[in-house]
Amino acid sequence: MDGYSFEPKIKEKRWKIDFEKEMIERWKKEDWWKFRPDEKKPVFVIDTPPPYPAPLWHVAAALSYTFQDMIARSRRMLGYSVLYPIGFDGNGLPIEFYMEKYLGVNMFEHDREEFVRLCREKLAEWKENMKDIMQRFELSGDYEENYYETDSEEYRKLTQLTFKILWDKGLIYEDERPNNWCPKCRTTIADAEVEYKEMEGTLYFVKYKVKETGEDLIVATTRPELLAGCKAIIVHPDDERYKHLHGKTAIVPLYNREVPIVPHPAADPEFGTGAMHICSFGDFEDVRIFRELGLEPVKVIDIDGRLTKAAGEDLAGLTVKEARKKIAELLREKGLLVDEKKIKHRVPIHERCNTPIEIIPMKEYYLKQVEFKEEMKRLANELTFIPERYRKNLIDWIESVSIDWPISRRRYYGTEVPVWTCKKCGYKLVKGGDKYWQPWKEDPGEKCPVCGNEEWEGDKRVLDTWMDSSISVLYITRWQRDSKFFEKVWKGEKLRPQGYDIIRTWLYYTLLRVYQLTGERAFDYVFINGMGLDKHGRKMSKRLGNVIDPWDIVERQGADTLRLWLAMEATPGENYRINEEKISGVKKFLTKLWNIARYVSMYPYPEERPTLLPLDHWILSELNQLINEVKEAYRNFNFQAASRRLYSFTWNIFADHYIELTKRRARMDDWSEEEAKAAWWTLHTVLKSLLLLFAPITPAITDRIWRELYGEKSIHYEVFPETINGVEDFHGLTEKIMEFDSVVWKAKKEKGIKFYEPIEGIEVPKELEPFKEELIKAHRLV
RNA sequence: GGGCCCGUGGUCUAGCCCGGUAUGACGCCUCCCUUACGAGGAGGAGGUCCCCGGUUCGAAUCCGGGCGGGCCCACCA
Repeated sequence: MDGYSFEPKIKEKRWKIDFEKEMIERWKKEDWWKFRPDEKKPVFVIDTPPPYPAPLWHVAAALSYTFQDMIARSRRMLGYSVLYPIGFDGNGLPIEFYMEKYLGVNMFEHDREEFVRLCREKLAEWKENMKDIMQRFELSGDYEENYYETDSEEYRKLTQLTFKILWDKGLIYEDERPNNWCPKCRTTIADAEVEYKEMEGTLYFVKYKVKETGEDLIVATTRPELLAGCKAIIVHPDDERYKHLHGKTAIVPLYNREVPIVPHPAADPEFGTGAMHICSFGDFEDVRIFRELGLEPVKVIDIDGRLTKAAGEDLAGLTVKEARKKIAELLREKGLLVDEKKIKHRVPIHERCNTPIEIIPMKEYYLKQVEFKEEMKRLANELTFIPERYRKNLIDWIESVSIDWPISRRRYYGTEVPVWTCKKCGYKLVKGGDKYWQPWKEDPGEKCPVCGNEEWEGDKRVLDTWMDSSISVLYITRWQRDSKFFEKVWKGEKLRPQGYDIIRTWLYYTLLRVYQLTGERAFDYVFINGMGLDKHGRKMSKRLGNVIDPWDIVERQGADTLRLWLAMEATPGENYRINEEKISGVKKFLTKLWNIARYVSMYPYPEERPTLLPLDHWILSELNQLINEVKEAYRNFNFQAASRRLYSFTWNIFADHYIELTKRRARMDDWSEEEAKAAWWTLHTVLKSLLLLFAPITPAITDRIWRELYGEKSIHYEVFPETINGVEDFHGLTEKIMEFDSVVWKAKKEKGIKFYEPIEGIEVPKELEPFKEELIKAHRLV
């Protein structure tokens, strides 16, 4: 063997999870993941969802972020400069809820300054922990120069600037109108934050009297506690039962108020008794009819979800639930409750806290959105959705928008509404852009431009958190902050990865806001990931006890394994089940890849390309095919196709056939050194390409092998390989070769001959003529 | 009430747009301790392609209806 020892350069017999951790530490010191705009390269922007900090990150969330990472890595290797910032969204209710529970206080009874400070401290702690998990999952985002927090001064300053710009454009206005109100959070919320939940309820049949005729009129309602707010009774115009009552007067039980009986198509003759009372406010139908009939609403429920004095002494101060029980008793005592039926109905709840919402008129700021519906639909149609079917989801939501977006919230931990009202003349002073303003504790430091007064009432409210997060793409591209950077980056391709659950909020609001601020479409692509479920297809929840700790699973399985499993298993937009048995199965592949590299590492990599033999041409033509297909799959964000194709090529073609067939040649058994070199060169060329193609999916193992064999620097500085030139195309013969190998191996097995021993009586088929010599020597056919 | 998506061996999945009785993986069974890998190799069993009907020489694939699962929208008081 003339001076060749064939000792594997890779010593370890298998891939270890510890190697992964070493690699992560090395990456932290490098800069391949940094955004370095380069004139020659196209820019690709990934507007990653800034996660809400939490003590323990949900494993399914961590996995959906690895999809984004695969996008970032594959785009880099396709030759883009990729802006992939890591951010956190700390604004909003969850931290406030947490802090209330932690301190055992009601937020509104606590010092605002201190409360906000405590929230900020706790969030900072969680953010650090989450950054660690992100890095452990090998997310190659920018944790430094382009890192951001939506609750930072810098970010909130930008949010306030957008408020000012839109205010000046006349797109934001203040108005008092009935709105969704969460009594628990004591704030107005938008339609997008309302969910409907099927709940058991009671349908009460309440007896009204008709003033003119003295007859009873029975009305069915699920909300008897709103009786004090009843201002009309409607019946369907064609309902024969009630035609004689049109224009007559009903008397509200208990309250003895007179209300008109009006024919109106909104009443469904099939439901209850066909007569429906209109109260302020049971639902938005009530609101509409109040407006239509010019009725004056009564405020029956206050901001804490308790009944007001208007409801009478017996009910005032009670919660809605208590009041409902109480009024039912009162009605029952007086014989005014004719019947009660259990029904299932859909109740609107606040998605953040599951509290049934009330409809209460409050003065709030609104952002115009109704008049943008057509434009929004146009933008929705211009986007590329992955997968396509979610476009409809967005369009459905846009079509359902019927009122403007209430954007002010009566909470503490959020971006302050940057408005002061002149105490003398009522002028609204709006600031923004110069600094981060906190009107609840700060003076604007200027005189009223209208009346010259210096006394201001600072607004105490904050903005809906979606007002912040809907400009993330503008923030990361440094709009209004660094025009040179913005110009360069904004014209690049932009992608929004996210879950389908926030299409109507984050995606919709972003399109709306970016359009209002810049006149442009926020993105080119929307990539929708599915949700991770447990192995039985159920959502993970504390209640079911099926929550997987991300640290736990990543330490047990390794991030590369999880990533490869995810790529192979999960279809974009479809939910997937996290099944550890399957994950362990995928783990074997990494061992296989490692050992292929270990085997190849026994041979030197000739610098010059030697004269290749037919089997070398064959595997290289298969490789060329693979390179084209995998790059195309990456271009289409199809990680499933990319990973599966790579997996099967590596294992079923390269390892099982090419390597087996060239083992004797590589060791120069029956072959010359020149011919061996051809095999060495081919082995390395294929391995090198495989490492590059696998790098976005399994970044650690590929980088480790790469550095041991091919370079000082990380594989992640590289781009995907080009196809190999000067290769005779034999890829059509792959099936034949594999079949022939099987025949030989089977025959040897049947005769009890070892694979490396000679066998008699097998002919190489005609189609495989080009490979005849190699096949004969490889299988030792005599 | 309206709309959308999904339903392929134990589990997951390709194919469906452009019809010819099914792809791959995990798991399972049998055999083989062969010089990169026993976390290996060779071979094998296992499927009414949710159901019913239609179109067709022929349907997982096209059409109609149903069942099951998921999602979105809508005021059922």
